[in-house]
Amino acid sequence: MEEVPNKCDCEKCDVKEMFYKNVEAQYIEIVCNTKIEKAFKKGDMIIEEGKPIESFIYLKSGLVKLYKQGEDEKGQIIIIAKPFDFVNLLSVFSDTNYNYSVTALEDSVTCHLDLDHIKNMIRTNGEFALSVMKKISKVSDTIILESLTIRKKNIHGRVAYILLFFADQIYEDSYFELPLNRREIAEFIGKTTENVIRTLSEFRRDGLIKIFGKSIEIIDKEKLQQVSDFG
Amino acid sequence: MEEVPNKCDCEKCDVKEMFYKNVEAQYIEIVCNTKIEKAFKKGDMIIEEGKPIESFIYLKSGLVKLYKQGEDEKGQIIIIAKPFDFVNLLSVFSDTNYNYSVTALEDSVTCHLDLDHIKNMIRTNGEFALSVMKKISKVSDTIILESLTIRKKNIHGRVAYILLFFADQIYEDSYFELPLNRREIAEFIGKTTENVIRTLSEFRRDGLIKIFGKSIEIIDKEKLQQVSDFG
DNA sequence: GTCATAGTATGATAAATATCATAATTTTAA
DNA sequence: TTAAAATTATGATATTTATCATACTATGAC
Repeated sequence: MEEVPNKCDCEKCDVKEMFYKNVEAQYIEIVCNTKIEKAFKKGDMIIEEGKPIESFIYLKSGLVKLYKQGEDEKGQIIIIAKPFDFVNLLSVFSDTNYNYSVTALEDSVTCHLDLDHIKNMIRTNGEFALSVMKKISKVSDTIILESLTIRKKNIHGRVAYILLFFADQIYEDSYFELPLNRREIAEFIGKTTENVIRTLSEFRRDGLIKIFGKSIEIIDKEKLQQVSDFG
Repeated sequence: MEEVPNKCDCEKCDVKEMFYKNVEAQYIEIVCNTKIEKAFKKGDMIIEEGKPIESFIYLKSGLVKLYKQGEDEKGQIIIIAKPFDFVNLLSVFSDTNYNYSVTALEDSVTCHLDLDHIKNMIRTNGEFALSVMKKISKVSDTIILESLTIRKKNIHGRVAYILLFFADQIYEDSYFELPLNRREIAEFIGKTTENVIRTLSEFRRDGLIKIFGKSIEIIDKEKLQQVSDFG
């Protein structure tokens, strides 16, 4: 992890947008001056379960996974977050310590804002407060509804869903490199690693996808969508 | 459903507490005067999926289930909410329509506050905004973490978990009447009705519980806890 | 009360998924 | 570069869970 020179230039930053719409210039100045950007390499841990929540973290670039590490064995992936999704929204306002971990799936840059400053801005700026609330609400909704969607599918449906998730929502390309290994996909969809691998092999045999190691090419998207919808 | 005379006397009401701590008397007055209380009978639908979100609803007494109705078949219960948990926090600030339904599991009274008033109060009162945010964050966290907890258990663990959930968190008694039928328990834990019934029968055979129709008595709580923890 | 309906219950069987074993391949580290 | 470790892969088998069939029981409508 490496600290990056400090400048508020995140073009598409939701936080900044909230700021500019709602917050006076002097506050933006304060937040800007105390903000820290950090660069993480693929595989680096950004947030560790149990550690105190000290800042308001925002993903600027890259891709991360939020997950809960099981006592002994395998973890559970809660969500894959891409830039401009908040990273640590879940417990920021309700808890003092993280109850999940966050790790970079690709090289990532995060933006760390002082939590007390953010809280002060919420206190003093109602529109900003509503914006943040909307964002929290949206993120939670997404996690809960996505989880329900996945849970009602069988393994074929779940694997198809994940492939389409990466193709449509993350990479916007029918050819992409999986940011998760097979075990992590299993942890995301709640099935075993072997059965994820088996299902991918079946999809390949059936001509739905091509597999080149970690890279996937979706060949028959319509059929894959059907498997996702009805599986 | 029946409207109840309007008075702000909800003794343990979190919202009121937020108000009194943070909001000037004249605002409380406004909210009080526009608030509507509604009484629902067991089985009544309180919120219907797809309908517009128009108010900020709070559960005053009773017990409700939040659930998603599947297209054709069985639904999925998201959470069982008891008094002083918010009812419609999930999408209030991020969506215009409900994406889940809420039904009374026991006779229940809800408190409906005008959503625009609440938003105005959030705009004009920072401490109140932070309180609401904390509450939203807490509710979402609970749903997400509980869902992860359930998902990693097998059917024995899940049924044991649910029984202990009602005994410990809802009724605080080892003897209680289940507010859900077997099908609904199945919809909550994501298993089939038959297997829920079978598992309950096994628990009875093993002397963990006694079953009297919808009533359950937990006999060997320690063992049931073990099943929940390791199952 | 009686009938229809929903809910509870249990067994038999089928299907889905997990587990165990083993090997090939890829990645990592010395 | 090479050995060790992790990942991917596949088969065989065991286990779990779902599905189907069939009663029995409780509940509500008439």
